[in-house]
Amino acid sequence: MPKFRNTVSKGLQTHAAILDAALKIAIRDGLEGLSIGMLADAMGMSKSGVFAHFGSREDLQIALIDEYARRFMDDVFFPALQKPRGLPRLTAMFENWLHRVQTIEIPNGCVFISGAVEFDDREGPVRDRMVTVNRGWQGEMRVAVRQAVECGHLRADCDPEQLVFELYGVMLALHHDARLLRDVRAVERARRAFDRTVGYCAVNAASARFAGNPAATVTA
Amino acid sequence: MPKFRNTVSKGLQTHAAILDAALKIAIRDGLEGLSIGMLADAMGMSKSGVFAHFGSREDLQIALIDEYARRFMDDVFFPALQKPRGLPRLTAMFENWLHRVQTIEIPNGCVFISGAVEFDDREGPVRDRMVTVNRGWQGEMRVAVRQAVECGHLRADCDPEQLVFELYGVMLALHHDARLLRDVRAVERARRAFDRTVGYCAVNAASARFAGNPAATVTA
DNA sequence: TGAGAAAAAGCACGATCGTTCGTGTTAATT
DNA sequence: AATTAACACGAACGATCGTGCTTTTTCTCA
Repeated sequence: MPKFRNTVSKGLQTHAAILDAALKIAIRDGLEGLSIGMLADAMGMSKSGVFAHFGSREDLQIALIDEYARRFMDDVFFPALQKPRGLPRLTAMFENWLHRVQTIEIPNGCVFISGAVEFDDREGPVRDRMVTVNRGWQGEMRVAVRQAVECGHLRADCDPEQLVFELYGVMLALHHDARLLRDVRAVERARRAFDRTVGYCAVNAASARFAGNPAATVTA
Repeated sequence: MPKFRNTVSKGLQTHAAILDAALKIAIRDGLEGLSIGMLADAMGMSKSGVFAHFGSREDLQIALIDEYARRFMDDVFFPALQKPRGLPRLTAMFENWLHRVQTIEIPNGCVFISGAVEFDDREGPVRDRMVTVNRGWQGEMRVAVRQAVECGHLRADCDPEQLVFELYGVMLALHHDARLLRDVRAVERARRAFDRTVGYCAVNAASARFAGNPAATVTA
């Protein structure tokens, strides 16, 4: 009569296994494209058996968002904290992100992006969670930019929100060109875009692999 | 016995009306979110009546992509052709785009973006059409950039594909932040991003409303 | 090992999906 | 005005959707 689970019970295991299988599907077909029927097939379980683990489809979607966000942060954000504050950490975040996009998201998809498009004009808790995790990640990036300013790596008048906006756009364009248009050069363009965008704000341009633009000698 | 329609027959009228109503739905719910049932309800028609106008759901989706692309180009691309070649035309294209995004796409949605996410890992004619119209628009932008180089407005070593990549990213970020995060400052950030991105390649920086970055004085 | 809870299956439900078919109604052409 | 093609409808198809119930199996701990 296990009223309190003091060990990793069978239920929690399958719960995690379902979440894992569901992520694979949701990453490809989106959160709305995922159905409990196909999830049950993928798990070799009955629909009701799968369903019982989540109170509703909505709760499953929310759980998926959380799980995806956790993995994303584990791959991209937390490892970057090893790097010293400022530009090194910001660059590491971008490189980790780029690596994850190349190895995982381009071949499979990205819940952040597909979810954003699916739920951007729909009300409800799923959308709210989507917004929350997105704000969380963008917030961490802004912090990294702000630290880079404090460290003297980026210019004092650098607007963190503007920079994060542009970096996020670079990643969105990368996803778009690499996945829809299947352009293999998208990754290299994203890297160049990062260098240019960050280099624009850099105090010492060379510190951000700034490619250099002689014509950018402007005093206006 | 109208074998050849020499006038605007009833069928063509409703065909256009259905397309119009379908576009409203597809813009909000995506091409996959659009169902013939809800479309019939919106039209006050029967499902089969609506369905008969398009051989299949796929054909309807393709027709929607074409119709959306036509309107997009009418709003954004063709009016810009009035402007002289080079930076003025390129800037006009961006401003027209921005205007359309503000007035239409942010409140309602964008088929290019939602469709790209929905069909980026699905094979078939719908995806193919999506790719085609997207390549078409990006191609026109590249042409505009190339002309700006030829006119001497942009530097000779400016890579059109790189610039278009970054500009597209700006628009994707704008959609993301404005629609998902409901950030009203996204539009102004997009404009700043355009100025910075294009200004980076500009021969005369001021000609692109370049905001100026003293630290960008780099000769590397 | 046996009591009892937890997990999974089984079954069914109302809805909606895209699609087909046959039949009537409307509109355009002779 | 008669004819004929175009148009729209209603019904129904098999599938699948998410979600409840009830029953059976499986696991857990005393």
